[in-house]
Amino acid sequence: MTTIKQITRTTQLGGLDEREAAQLAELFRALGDASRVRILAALIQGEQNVGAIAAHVDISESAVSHHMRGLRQMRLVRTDKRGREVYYTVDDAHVAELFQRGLEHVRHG
Amino acid sequence: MTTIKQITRTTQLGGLDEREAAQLAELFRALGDASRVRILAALIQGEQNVGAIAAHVDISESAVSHHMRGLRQMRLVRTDKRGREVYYTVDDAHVAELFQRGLEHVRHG
DNA sequence: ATAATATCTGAGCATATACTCAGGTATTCA
DNA sequence: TGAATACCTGAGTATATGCTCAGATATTAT
Repeated sequence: MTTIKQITRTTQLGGLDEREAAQLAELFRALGDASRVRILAALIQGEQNVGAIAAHVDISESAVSHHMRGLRQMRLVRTDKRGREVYYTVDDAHVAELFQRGLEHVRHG
Repeated sequence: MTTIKQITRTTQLGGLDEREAAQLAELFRALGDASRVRILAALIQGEQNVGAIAAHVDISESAVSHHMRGLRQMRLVRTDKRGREVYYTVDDAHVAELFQRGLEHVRHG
């Protein structure tokens, strides 16, 4: 079955220009690392500071910090500095949606 | 130091275990390249053979072939060989959904 | 003030990636 | 058969990526 919604969506996607393709690739690339996936999965549960994230994902705080810069630049997370700690949260509901769609593919693939 | 608690907590990750995190990352990485994004955007509109894809994305047929191998392995595309041509289609409706969610983020981010 | 804590940053290194090039395989047609 | 076409493959190369390490910055505590 093909719905109007699907046709509309397909049409939009077909009209992807080069700039948007590059941006979309950049977004997916930001999600294309196991450490960052685990960081974001953790943040979906609730905000955490760098130390907590590092403990959770079991990589150094420096490595976390490097990852967070990229995620911030992609507007996937946002910061809330309280005292000397920096709390991160997912910036956007789309992140959880992307994860859900991705998991559906992975689990049914 | 890695404790049992960390391992346990890490394993849960809100329903996302380490193996799934790695698979999810692998999936997103497969989408994390502008050429592949454009290839998939083209295929969402309908099947195309390698030559047509190469012309559309403006990279060599060899480069396309290399990309298609990865996309096939990720089960993002499917092949239909007719004569000496190989027609590719997107394997899964989730691909278009992922693109749509990604675009929403990129356009509204 | 100094010390301690939390995070960030840049350099360096090992590995991964995307492409080109040359050649290989499979299929069609003269 | 042989040539032409369509696609695939492996090697090589330039660039990108993820991590560690050492140290910088910012904030809090003594």
